[in-house]
Amino acid sequence: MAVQAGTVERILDTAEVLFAQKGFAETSLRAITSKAGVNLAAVNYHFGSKEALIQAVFERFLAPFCTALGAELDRLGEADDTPLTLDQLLMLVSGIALTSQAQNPHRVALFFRLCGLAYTQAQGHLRKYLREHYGAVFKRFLRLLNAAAPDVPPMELFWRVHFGLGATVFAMSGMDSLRAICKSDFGEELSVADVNQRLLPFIVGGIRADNAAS
Amino acid sequence: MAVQAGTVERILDTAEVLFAQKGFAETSLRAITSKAGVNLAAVNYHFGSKEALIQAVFERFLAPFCTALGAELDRLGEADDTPLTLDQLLMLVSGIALTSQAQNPHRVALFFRLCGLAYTQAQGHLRKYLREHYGAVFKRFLRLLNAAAPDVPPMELFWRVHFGLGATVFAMSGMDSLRAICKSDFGEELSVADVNQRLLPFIVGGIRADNAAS
DNA sequence: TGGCCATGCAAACATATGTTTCAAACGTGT
DNA sequence: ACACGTTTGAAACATATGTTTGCATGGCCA
Repeated sequence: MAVQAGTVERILDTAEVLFAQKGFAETSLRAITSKAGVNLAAVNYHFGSKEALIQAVFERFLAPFCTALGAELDRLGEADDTPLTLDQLLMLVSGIALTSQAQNPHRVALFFRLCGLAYTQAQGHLRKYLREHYGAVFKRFLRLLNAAAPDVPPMELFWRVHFGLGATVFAMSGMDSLRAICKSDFGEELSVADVNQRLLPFIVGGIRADNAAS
Repeated sequence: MAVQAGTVERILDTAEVLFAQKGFAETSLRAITSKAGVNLAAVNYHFGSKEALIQAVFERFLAPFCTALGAELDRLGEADDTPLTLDQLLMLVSGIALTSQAQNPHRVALFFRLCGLAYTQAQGHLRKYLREHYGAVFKRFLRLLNAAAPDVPPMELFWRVHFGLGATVFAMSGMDSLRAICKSDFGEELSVADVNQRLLPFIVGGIRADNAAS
């Protein structure tokens, strides 16, 4: 958070933190504006409504991420001689998620936390918005995943990807408390990167699993 | 939902559905009472507050589940000749979750959905309540898991169990929207049981994964 | 029957929240 | 310096929500 930024940026900076901490409905505009040091009316003036604010928070995360991902997919699409492995694909998005928020790597955790909220909280408008704006890139990525795991049927893969997303979201949400428990139970203090390193094999193993289900 | 039940039951029946659908903060007491066909003041009269209502909803789910799980663990503790496999253990809780709500199997989805909300929504009082009342049973189950997956180092297992929990919670939380997407993208309408059948292999595969990642 | 207590009901209350209003302050180009 | 569009500020507004109150109702036991 820059010391002196424009009103819009200050609102967005504060809103994304509070939303991630408490959820959308639980975070009042007054909480945002007072913590951001701006006037209450500013958010309605600049964004129009609270719903629009929520969407703007997501757009600031997703726009750079998706353009970066799209560019990378383009690059890979041209040189389609060797399809990437699952590990490579997942590390790709992980890396892009990091680099697309280069200013502050910690925001990646917020990013995933907000993604989780987008699913779990009602917010029908949000899901519609996300689907309309960023559904294409996701589908494109899914197709690559499909090529990387040809043994897994497409629909099976669809679910497993979301299971993996859930594991990620949950890990990011409970990161702090989980790391504290880990330290008190095992005496090891893991970094966020350490947790991510453990997350990837889990997801890969889950996606790769023999599908005994019919 | 029984046609004619006492006021308390009607409130609980309606509240658990609405909470699972929209979240805690997003569900007003008026929405609950009007849909339940009871007076607004009834919830404060019978439960004391909205917070107490939320806890009562959880207790009605968790009390039978945890006593059943505890009894089963007791039974297994006596005959400890052959430790259960991972699949067996996970299916055990899955089965107990089902049978402990024998009256209506659909409630299991609600159960997990609510658990997800307990994590994602703020509700500090809820987490404290759950930890105090049902933390012991969970730890007991964790020890059994450790015996079932001796290849996986304890700390690795600790994280993977929580990754799996995250996948579960997330799947249940986003169940409806995910199933809708699945239907529109693949033309197949999955039941909740279908999703669970897909979830288990994913978790087992994730927990079992080779931790070769460097 | 008559008192009694748990329950049900409608209304009021206090508060929090999203939104709107309108005037003041600010910046910019002439 | 002046005028004009943009942004900020404090207050008001309308509404929704959790909670409380006071009284009516109904069953149960002496």
